[in-house]
Amino acid sequence: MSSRPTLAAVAARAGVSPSTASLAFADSPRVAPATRERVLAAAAELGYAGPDPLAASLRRGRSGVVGAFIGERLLYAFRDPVALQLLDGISEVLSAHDVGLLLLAGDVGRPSTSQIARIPLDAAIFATCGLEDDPALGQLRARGVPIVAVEGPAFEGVAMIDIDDRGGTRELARHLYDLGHRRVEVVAMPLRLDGTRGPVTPQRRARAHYRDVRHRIEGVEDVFGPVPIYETSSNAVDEGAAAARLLLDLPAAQRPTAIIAQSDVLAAGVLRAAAELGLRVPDDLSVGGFDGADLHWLAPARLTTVVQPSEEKGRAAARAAMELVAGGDPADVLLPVALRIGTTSGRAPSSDRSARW
Amino acid sequence: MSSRPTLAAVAARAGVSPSTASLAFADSPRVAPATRERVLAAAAELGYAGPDPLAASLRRGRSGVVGAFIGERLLYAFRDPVALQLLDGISEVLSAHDVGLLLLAGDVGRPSTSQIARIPLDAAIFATCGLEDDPALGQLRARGVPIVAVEGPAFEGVAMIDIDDRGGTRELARHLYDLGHRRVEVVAMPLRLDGTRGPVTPQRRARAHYRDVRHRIEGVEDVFGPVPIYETSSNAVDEGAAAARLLLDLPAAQRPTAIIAQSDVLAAGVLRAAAELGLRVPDDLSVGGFDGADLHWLAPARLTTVVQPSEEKGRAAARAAMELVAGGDPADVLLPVALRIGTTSGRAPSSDRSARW
DNA sequence: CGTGGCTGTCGAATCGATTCGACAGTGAGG
DNA sequence: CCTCACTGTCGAATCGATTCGACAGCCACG
Repeated sequence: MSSRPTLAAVAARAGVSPSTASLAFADSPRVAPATRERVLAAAAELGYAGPDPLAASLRRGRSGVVGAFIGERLLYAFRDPVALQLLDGISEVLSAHDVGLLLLAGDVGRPSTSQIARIPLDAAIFATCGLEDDPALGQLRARGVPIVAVEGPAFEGVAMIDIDDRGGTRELARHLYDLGHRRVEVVAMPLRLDGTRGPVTPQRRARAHYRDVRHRIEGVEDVFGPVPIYETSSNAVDEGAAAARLLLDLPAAQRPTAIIAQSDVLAAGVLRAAAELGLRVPDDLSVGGFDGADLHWLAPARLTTVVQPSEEKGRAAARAAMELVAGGDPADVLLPVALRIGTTSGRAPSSDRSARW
Repeated sequence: MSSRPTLAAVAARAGVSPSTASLAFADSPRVAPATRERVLAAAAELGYAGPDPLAASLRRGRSGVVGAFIGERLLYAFRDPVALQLLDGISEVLSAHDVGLLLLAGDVGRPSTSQIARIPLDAAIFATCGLEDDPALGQLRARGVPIVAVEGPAFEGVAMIDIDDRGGTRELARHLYDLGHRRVEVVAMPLRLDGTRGPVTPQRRARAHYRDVRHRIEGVEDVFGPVPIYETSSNAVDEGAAAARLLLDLPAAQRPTAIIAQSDVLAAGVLRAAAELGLRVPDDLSVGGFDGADLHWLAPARLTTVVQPSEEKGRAAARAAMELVAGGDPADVLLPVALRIGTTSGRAPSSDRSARW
């Protein structure tokens, strides 16, 4: 009664060897049906619930757990609908493999390295955080844990899942250009997680941590050349609104006629600020986003945005992880994006056609 | 070069026994500083990243992983800000213990039992799902995995974390009663996860799966007696709006003067539907919620709601889990809630004072 | 100089399974 | 009747650490 029964106890009771009992639980075809029954019956009598996952894991060399690095506190990270979809995609694939999804949330000043040392991981997915200077990266590599990077930087031996951030933004920028916009401004997601917000200097930009952020800037520049960039300190609606209030509270002639937000969440903030300032969208201001998130509370407006397959991105990441665990060498993935034109983009105000900064 | 070095290899290289090497990595005071250095140096030379978590787990009998049962797909579950805060609280405490948080998301028709059998869990927290008929419950108990239930039903040997759902709703109901409301209606969260929506019959109610839902109904009845209840199929804004459209699209004399939504998310939907129908809040309709979530996009309205300490609930659950893992017997927790009066509740329309259904 | 008490290191048992190769038994085919 | 090919069961090695009690050596004190 003290401790749980072991496989050996069950085997003894069923009158077979432990190896046979193990085979029985593994549903191996090499064990006779009658024997299996006997083992299962013995297990039932003893209240044995199946092989201990820990022991099995040790023997197999796999824990059945894949870690997803979130980088921020869950609370903030999941305000971003894209992060959620990503995780949902990951979860879907892992579940199908009976593999668990472990969340590794960053906490301020608390690198997750001590957790990594203690928690058995079969693979790690850098889901929503850059990894260039993450100490966890070194730890994991030293441990031989396979790594998948979602929109992370290329590293040797790290599987990459990417989307066409640059091409997508370029398409969006082109769309706005064709509508006559010449004074555009970018509201960017954080370049690093250090609480900074404000206009982005070249120095700052050179130290950008996140790959997607950089690429989404480059896409705009492909069309417009250098444009002012305003960095937010967090990918949140309020941040987008705060940024836009600064950028838009100017005489019409100095105001941008279009704002390209690097995410739908930021774009939502921009729309809110515009409304507060009495600007009509898209008559006075066009707004573009990125993600294709379903922001129900924007209705009836439909955001012009670049749709990315967030869930598929998650699925691809999880598939790559499973392949790595199995010893394979998954190819890098580049997923396509598509411009979706909504009701928040329109012709530039006529007085502004072809005017530049 | 083929496989990772083991502790034994490091010990050999350092010229000590494996036991001493183990002590060195555990930072035991019983090992001489010089020896520790030697071991660490040997480890560095061999590229040994520390003891294998799996082997350590087996020996210790703990995996360092706690599972949180989510019940729904992540995508839907985390649309609920309360679920997020709860998880954030859990994550915070677990991190502090270097314990990992594993997400067990339910998928339609896919009980997570097969995952449970394969993944080593030190404890399980039923975070956002009832557990009465959950097959996972039996599995876990058979395995001897300690269980914490957040607002779940009382079970022997299961630690309970609860909030005063009934008392809180009662206070809210009292507030509305005092404002003269007599025709109130409840928009309820799902009683079970089976996609049902519509008026709640006594039969349906008797089969309610979720404890908090039941208690939040009882709180209203404590003040108003039996009231009509409309069940939604999911705790989402759209669902709240859909329900409210049905309840409110009536002549003023038949319409409820107040709607008590069982969550802030549902309440947000109710507000939206009211706006669509041209009803002024709180002049024509008062709306109350539950949770105290920050729904920024409701601004400038401030929802009258019952504030619950969601993060603390998560922290308490995680603390209970850690205590159970350590062999303790944590006391059940009942957290207080508080009515927060906002701008969505006001006096009942005068013609309706004291009129009843 | 003998002995008691510390400090630091080591042996060996243990955690609970998986799995490979060996082997016994059985039925069929020559 | 002998042998070959299966089928099903078993032994034993292994996965990689942790931990308790034993023990050796050293210093200090009597």
